[in-house]
Amino acid sequence: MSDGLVEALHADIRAMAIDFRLKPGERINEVALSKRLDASRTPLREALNRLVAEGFLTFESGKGFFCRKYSVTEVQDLYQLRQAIERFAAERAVELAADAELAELAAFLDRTGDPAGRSLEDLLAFDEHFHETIASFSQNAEIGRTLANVNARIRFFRWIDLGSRRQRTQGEHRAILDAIRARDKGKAVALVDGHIARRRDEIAEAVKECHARLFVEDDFVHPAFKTMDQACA
Amino acid sequence: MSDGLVEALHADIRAMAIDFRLKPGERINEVALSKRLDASRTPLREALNRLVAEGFLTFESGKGFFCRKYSVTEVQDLYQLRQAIERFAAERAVELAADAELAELAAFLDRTGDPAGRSLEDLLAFDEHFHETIASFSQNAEIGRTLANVNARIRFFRWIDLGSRRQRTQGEHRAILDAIRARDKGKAVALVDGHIARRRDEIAEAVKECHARLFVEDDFVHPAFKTMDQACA
DNA sequence: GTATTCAGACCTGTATACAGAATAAGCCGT
DNA sequence: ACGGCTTATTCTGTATACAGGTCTGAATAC
Repeated sequence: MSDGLVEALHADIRAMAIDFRLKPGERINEVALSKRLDASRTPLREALNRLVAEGFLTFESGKGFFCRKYSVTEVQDLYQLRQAIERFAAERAVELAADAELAELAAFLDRTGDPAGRSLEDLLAFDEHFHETIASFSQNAEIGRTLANVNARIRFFRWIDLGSRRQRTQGEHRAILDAIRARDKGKAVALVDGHIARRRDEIAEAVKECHARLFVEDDFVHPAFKTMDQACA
Repeated sequence: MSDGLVEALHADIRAMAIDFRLKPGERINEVALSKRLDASRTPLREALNRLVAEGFLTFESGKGFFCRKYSVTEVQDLYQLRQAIERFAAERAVELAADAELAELAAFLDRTGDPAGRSLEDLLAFDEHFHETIASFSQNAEIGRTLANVNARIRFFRWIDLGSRRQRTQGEHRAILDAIRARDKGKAVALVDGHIARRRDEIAEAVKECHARLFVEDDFVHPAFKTMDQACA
């Protein structure tokens, strides 16, 4: 019996939902997708059901599965949830992170800080790694799990957003880390807040741009998002 | 074609996981459960997969589905995640909640405040309703969805915990609401923090008591948790 | 030209069958 | 009596079949 087929399908389809190879609102044809992924509909549907529970897809009884459509409000909701979680994580990091761990993260920023010559995909991987490392300092698996889920769901919008923030990002990360190293809880939280919060019009712009790329641009190549280890190379 | 069978199964099994009719760590026999719920294994497994993604169950390839086992740390993690979310929601409620909405919530507290003669299940429903109403003031669906999930997963422990907090709860709720009505953000957040935070030994006590009820007490009757409308009656 | 209806194709929802792994039971040797 | 091995049983993982919705599109009426 093949080991972990549902998990593999889940990972594949999740990636497709994240980079919108499955277009927002698009219906998923189970037979076609199962052929493409070389499995039958039974494990495929199990994976799809997981993705519904995780918020990547929607399901309508009798109609089937659809890639989730994101309104400006929904993207904003996710940014805010991220803000709520990271605020808490920053506070906990101030209390719990070891000096050595923080020094290592500082070295990481030194290593990856210069945005020159980096692809957006690399920069995004570095960015998420920074934030998820801080989240890991909270020593709370649920915080990490939830943050990873939220980050994945807004990854495409952040990828667009990052274009106009390349310069600011590094400095802000450095400032956040310095505040944590100085064990200054209030400052750390305030900096995280300022770093993550987006005005509604900024989000609206990203969503508009997203739609333009996906539905107007006719030869759009989907970004190849990377995990940290893939980006290091 | 019956409409929404997977959703129905999901709701049923979710309820079983919440009140631990499925014991922590227990393996789920798919054939037996599918007979009991009068469906075949296919939709049953789809529902189980959703519950895995939501954190109620675990899955081991080749072994099957298991009800999730909660360590003290894991319960604490969930309490903290709840704290992170409710802090944020309280801030937003201060900014966004209409006076009329807040007055209505105050009336609710008046109506349900006296713990005398109420079952623990009713009090817990009232309690969650209060918190989820405040979360709804944040006008953020993801906040609401995530909070509902976290609350469900720690419901059993809160049910145990509530026994020793009957008296404090009402007053603390009242104070939180007053702070929001006074549009005092700092005070509201501080009060929410104090209301939700638990010391590790308090959580350890609840987990211990939970195990005692489930595995030692031989004729334990599982609580019949209620939604708000069921509790009103 | 536009709206409507009906037929056909397509697709989903669920049950069931079957292969193979995991677990339990039985047996034997010590 | 107890531990290890072998066998039998149980249960999971996946494919497939089929019943009934749902959607598409052509033909018809206006």
